[in-house]
Amino acid sequence: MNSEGLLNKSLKVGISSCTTVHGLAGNGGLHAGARKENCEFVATVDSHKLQSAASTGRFLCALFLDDGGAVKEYRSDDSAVSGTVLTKEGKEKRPNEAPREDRDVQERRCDVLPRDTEPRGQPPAGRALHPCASSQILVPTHRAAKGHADREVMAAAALTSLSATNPLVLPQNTVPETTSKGLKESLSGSYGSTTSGNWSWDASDQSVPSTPSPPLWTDINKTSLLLSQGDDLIDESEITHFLFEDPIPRKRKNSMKVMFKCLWKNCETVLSSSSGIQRHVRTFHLGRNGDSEDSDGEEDFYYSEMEVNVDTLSEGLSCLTPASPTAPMAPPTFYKALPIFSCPHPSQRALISLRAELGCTSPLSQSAPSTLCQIRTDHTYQATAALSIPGAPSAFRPNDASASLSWQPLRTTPPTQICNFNVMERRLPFQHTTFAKPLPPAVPTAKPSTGSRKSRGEAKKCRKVYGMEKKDLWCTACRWKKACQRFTD
DNA sequence: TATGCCGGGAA
DNA sequence: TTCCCGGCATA
Repeated sequence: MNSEGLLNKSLKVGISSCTTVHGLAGNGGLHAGARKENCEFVATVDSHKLQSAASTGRFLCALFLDDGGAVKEYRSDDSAVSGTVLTKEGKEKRPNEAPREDRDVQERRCDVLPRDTEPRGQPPAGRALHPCASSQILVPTHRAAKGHADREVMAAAALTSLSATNPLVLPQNTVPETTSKGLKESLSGSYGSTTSGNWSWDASDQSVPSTPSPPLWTDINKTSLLLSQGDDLIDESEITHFLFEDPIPRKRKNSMKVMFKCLWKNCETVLSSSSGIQRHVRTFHLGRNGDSEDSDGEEDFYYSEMEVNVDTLSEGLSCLTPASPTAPMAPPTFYKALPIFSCPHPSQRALISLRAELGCTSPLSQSAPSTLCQIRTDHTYQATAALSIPGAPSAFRPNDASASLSWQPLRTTPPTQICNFNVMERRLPFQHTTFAKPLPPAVPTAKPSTGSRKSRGEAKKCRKVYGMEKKDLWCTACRWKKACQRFTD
């Protein structure tokens, strides 16, 4: 049956979830119909909201129609048929139904999220990737009437087809082997097994779209579960935006990315996720287990959040790349290593160290001349006289309220080439987010301009000095609406 | 609202 | 390369 046709209808879908369903309130696209012990609910999914629902719900299991026509439930950790099997009559069979006590234990286990500290390949035998995934979906017999069973099959097919349309975000190991062959083929090859710490794709793989789709399935599962733990693992504003379909805050092209810098002495590690930096602090500095179950929040004091201008940073990185003058400029590996800029992957804990990328301890501490910090614009209209600042920071000081500086790397680059590294840093109080409201502004303190645009200087410009009447007296830059080169700051 | 100026297009 | 301007950010 055509899946798109299915999507145009309002489907009643049986979805299992092992924990409280987040994001349902206010979502509008997913209406809980029945729910029992946080373990299952029946939802009505509007097709156009299905993706939104997928972003909030826990699609820990899906229903598939096997060869024999029976509906089977698969979980992300399901090898094949360990889940509930529904008969055509709507009754459920539990091949290995555990006693009620055991189920309670398993449900309680759902509160503990499995950390993906292990490689994301095939899980070891006997160990599921998601132990909290429901293996005992409770399907009330009264709703599984004969007529409804087919509709559930349709719903399951719709969900399956949706997942198939996002091959990038569906790891292989979440697909049961008995899933339809086409689905399997669509998934294979486009998502190789990766480790938890490195999220990247093969650039030669043509099947990977250049603009990754929003995360679904297990990514969303992880996201929701992580949030339910109150673990500040991801950019919550992104989640809020993603869940409520807020318009993306309009920014200029030079977008900022929040990075997390370890404040431990002599540690210059900069990671892209708070969870990563927390784990880094725990593991390397506090000497604790990398998992956060035993965390008391102490690691929050050892890292800070900072905003990194992605564009200018990438330029800086590309400048720092030891490329030969004849060789073509290599594309900035920053994007390759940090796909978060285009597709946030919250649970990946992208432990990307800029230090590793640069092959040095710190891009600023070693690349920036210690006594000459040139602050100047790269605009050709502006005066190019370098301004030498005595006492310029010899190393990146993360506790500075803000730092907007440029440096000229000591390498054989044309003198006009400026590596502009714009870093603004702010310390956020630890926040927990509810889905009811969008995030308030992170810090009401004076936030530096979020781009490479300079803040307005004190000096009067040609317009002010001469006025509109004497525009011919303006400098050419002012006449051209460029940065004034006569009255520089 | 005025100003500064970035980014981009046209010549 | 020069010139111009739309549009955004900021005061």
